[in-house]
Amino acid sequence: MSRMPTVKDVAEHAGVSVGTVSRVLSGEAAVKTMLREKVNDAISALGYRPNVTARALRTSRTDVIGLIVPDITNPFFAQLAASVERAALERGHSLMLASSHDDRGAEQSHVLAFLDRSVRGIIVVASSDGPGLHLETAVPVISLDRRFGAFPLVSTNHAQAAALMADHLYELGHRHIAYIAGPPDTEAGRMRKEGFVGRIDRCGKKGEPVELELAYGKFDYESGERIARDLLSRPPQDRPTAIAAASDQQAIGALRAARDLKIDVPRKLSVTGFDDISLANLVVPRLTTIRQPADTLARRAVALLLEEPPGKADEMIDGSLIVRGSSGPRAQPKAVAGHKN
Amino acid sequence: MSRMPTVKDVAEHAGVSVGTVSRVLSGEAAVKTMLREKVNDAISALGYRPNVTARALRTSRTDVIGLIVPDITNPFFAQLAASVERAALERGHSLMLASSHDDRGAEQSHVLAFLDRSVRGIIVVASSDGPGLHLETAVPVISLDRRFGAFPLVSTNHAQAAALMADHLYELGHRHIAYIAGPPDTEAGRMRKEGFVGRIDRCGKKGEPVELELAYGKFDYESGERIARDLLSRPPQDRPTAIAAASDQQAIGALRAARDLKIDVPRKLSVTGFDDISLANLVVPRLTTIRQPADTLARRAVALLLEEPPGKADEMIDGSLIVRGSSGPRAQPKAVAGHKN
DNA sequence: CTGAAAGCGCTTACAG
DNA sequence: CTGAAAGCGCTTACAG
Repeated sequence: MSRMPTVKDVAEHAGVSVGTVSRVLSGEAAVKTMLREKVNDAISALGYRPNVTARALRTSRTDVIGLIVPDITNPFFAQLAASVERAALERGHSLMLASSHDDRGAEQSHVLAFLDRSVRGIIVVASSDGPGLHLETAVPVISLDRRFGAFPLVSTNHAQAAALMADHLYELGHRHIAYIAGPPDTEAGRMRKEGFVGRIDRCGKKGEPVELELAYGKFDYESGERIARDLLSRPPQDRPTAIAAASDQQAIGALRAARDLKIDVPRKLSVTGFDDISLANLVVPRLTTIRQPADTLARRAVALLLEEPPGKADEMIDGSLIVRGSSGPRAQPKAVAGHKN
Repeated sequence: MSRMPTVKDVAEHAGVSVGTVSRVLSGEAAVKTMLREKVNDAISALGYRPNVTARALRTSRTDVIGLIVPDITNPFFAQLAASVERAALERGHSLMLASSHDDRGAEQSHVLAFLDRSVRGIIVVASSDGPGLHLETAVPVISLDRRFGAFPLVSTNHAQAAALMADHLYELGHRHIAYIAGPPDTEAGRMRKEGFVGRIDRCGKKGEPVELELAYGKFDYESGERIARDLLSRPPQDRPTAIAAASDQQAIGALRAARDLKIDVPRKLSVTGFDDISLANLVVPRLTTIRQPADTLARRAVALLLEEPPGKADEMIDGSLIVRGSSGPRAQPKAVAGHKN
């Protein structure tokens, strides 16, 4: 026959009812060995593949996981998407991808579109936080990396990870540090900043005082470059000796600004990032950063989604410090102007 | 009611039959204005959204486009994926994404999985070419960027674009050039190489002779870095004065090798890429490269897929030369050893 | 343990 | 132009 074989064809070929075929397919219900074998033989003889659409209509459930990211061309989100796809595949699910372009409206309409398709669950890396839609839905939703609405969040422990970097810089002797923060309307931006600032404050109180400057930008290259350029355009004695950025992209932008201004990294200036995108290991000098465990994050997000009932509690996963060439000891001691926050 | 409203609910609310509701929904068939309005009122009153799964089962057609890329963390593929998603969205379709990890088996099983889901069409950026499965399928398949099986290909005119770069380098006075090619088992790798080599040969015959060296690698950073390091480890007079790479990633790797070896780009060495990923404009120095028109490629691929009947002919779209800081005039004339291919 | 049958929510010939 | 009805390919109570 030229059309695709159906359960009915399999049933006829095996001499059983379609119900039995379905039960064999599901693997759940008990079917006598002999019938089971007949059915399996028929399945391979006919090259039968279940029609997932029919199954979905009947059960209102699919094996598709919807993923919404702000921008797939952002290397960290691309990595996250790759990890989510792998994690989904491992558990027999496929991935439907949508980009919100940092637009709340697009985000919401993608959620609705996924719901229309009876996806098994939705993972969203939110564009920015805020009221967040309070859709109560039969379909589980998990926030990944950046909180979406009120849904449970799987993320790196941004504060803990950022504190690691603060310690690193303090230990290297830096006492005038600039922190390039991410957008304050993102939880990740806020947590990283608080983790970093909090730890520097603590270091400053227990040890030598630290002058800390704060600037806010987006998570992108341009923000990092622009802010670093401002910071570094001052006379050398007024410049920070270290710039810690809230993302690798910002840090790479900062690296470029330093390069343009002929400021030697790491001898005159340390620059650090956050994420450990693959590029971090390829820029010159290689970037000291915080590694976000993308695979683990993705796997946990998928696991929470698929649990019965779906996970409800946030999960924080520790990040780790990766020391490379862009951070080093402060060149020479300088007078410290005092502690500013 | 708490369950989702169906056509039946809409029909009752509007006092018509479900067939009429369906006809209004499809917009195709002629329905008298009065009934149409009643139906539309009922739709908004109930907040009705069509069940796409039921529709798919009935018509064995969905509005999902399947996209398979070798690796979503490759910046060029990420850009392509973003463009495909946008193009799909513009035409009312969603995107299902899968990564093949450059594995033919995975690629094939993703195709099958998409087919199982009755996708509207499949776009594949092939892992590498070869026999290619000859599935005849009701579902249209289009190759994007790299040919998949025997399916129509939408791609940059790799040869034309690479020739642009050959001209650029020749005009800058380079007479000893190394070309880092992509994998010869990819059409893109071969076409770019042939376009470049062919044009250099032509320049060499019509003008001054050019010594051209060829090396093959993958399209990734590591290949570029490794090959460039080999090339540049020779005594200065034996080194090429320009390295043209088959991808931006390779070129960025080459940039790093040059930096490590303290070879000034572009004063002592020109380095060029291919793709114009966003990173190309952020490395130091900014990369001279070929821009692949990702948006246009994506839009054409989606258009071919959605045509009735689906497009059957390959489409080549011209790339363009983007001159930035990594290429410059050859520093000083040197003896030319002759022309080698 | 197995079969017969209902039904998921649509679309679309078929009549009228 | 509109309605009644069949049917897409499954799954799952319901009987037995």
